[in-house]
Amino acid sequence: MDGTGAGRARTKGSVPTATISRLPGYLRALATLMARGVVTAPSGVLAEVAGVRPEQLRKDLSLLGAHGRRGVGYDVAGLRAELEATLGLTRERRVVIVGVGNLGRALARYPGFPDRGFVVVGLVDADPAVVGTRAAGLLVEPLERLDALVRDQEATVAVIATPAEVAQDVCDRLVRAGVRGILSFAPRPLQVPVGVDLRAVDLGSELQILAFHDHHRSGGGR
Amino acid sequence: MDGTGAGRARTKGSVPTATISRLPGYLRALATLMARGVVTAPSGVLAEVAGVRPEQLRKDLSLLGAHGRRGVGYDVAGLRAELEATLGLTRERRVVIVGVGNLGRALARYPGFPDRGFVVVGLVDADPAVVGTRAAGLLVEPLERLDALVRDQEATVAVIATPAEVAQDVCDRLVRAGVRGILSFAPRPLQVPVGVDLRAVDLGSELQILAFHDHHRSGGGR
DNA sequence: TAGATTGTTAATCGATTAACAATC
DNA sequence: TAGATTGTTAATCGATTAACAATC
Repeated sequence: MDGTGAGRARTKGSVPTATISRLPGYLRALATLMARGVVTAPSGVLAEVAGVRPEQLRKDLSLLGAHGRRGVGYDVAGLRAELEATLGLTRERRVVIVGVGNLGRALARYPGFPDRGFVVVGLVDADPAVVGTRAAGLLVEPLERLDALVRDQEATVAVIATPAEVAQDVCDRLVRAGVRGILSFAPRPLQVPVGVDLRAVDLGSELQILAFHDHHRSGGGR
Repeated sequence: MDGTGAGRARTKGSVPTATISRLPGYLRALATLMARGVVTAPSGVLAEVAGVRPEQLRKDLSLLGAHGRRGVGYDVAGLRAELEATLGLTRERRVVIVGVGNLGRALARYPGFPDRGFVVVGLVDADPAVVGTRAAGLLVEPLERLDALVRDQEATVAVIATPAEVAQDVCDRLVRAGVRGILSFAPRPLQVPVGVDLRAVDLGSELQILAFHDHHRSGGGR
């Protein structure tokens, strides 16, 4: 019951964030199944490969408006194309990486990015010793060039791999340059305006959380 | 009301995972405040620096059994020590990294690890061309040495930075060797037995989630 | 048709936010 | 004491799980 609709249950804009965060996993599972030559799969099989429960997968897909066939399952290739369209992966995304230290350099070469439709089009660093060097086939440019680079290369996504101290400043610049999504590895909370999407990965925190569970000897039984 | 207790509200074991995942952020905020010479801070200030709401911070701390002073706030140094004890950071944690490609190498050198009490004590790779090379002052050892390395070095935590295909096998070996926490960067869901803690970071998925929001033009207003 | 599996509604669970009495 | 701020309870919200009628 959504009152608004004339009939075409669109769902757009109302997809829960938890659902969205599982879509890349579903996509990967579908790719795996396709590679195995599987044409049709019931929710149980798909969920197993994706590492979730069948009910959750069905619920997520129904929230998206994707459909399977009762008594049969889901069309693997069809669903994959549908999810790719939902995630906007039909268009190539252009990425700028700011901070070309060990981590930034590793990310520039990370094969998982091109594999999933992301092209690194620019590298930026504040250190004069790093500027002018090459990484992953790209010339590292100075911080002053950030704005021009984002615009010229039409980058819509950026990765922040700088020290924490400068991360907010870099973030502000990226937003001003028109970037719409930011993935930050800086161990510090960042502020972005509404309309810009920020995701943060804090590697040190991840280890500390593991330490907590270790420390408290989780689980008694097997 | 927990029925069990005689009086000493211990809370141990019943801390929500959402709360635990925020503790490293609180710890960072406290370190920042201490560096600024702040001795006492109310929840509003602490929460602001940590990037959360004051009510949530107070709730989290109360679930942990940490206490502030009404009308005054929290003792920065004291709370920090308390959280470090809760997270088990009083003891140094020893980490093995499996997979010494670009990402593994970057993680081996990542300053955020030693900064937070983690020491990388071993590097392992399956590629004969990589074995025997040095990274971050450590010799890369072959996969066969994994078990002995974990035991000899008393590593309790491991990082998986291998290709997806071998990740589950590496994971199984790590578990057998006695590792209690695993941080995986492999783009594939992994299975671990109860009692072992697994956290997974999938860099490609993070970008795809950003792409979704970009694609669907989030937020209308400012 | 009979069997299988979806799509959806309802029930449960967990986490966040709000409100305020306790108390420093 | 008066003012400020905690600690906790209650209300809300969102997400997961269960159950099952619809239907291929």
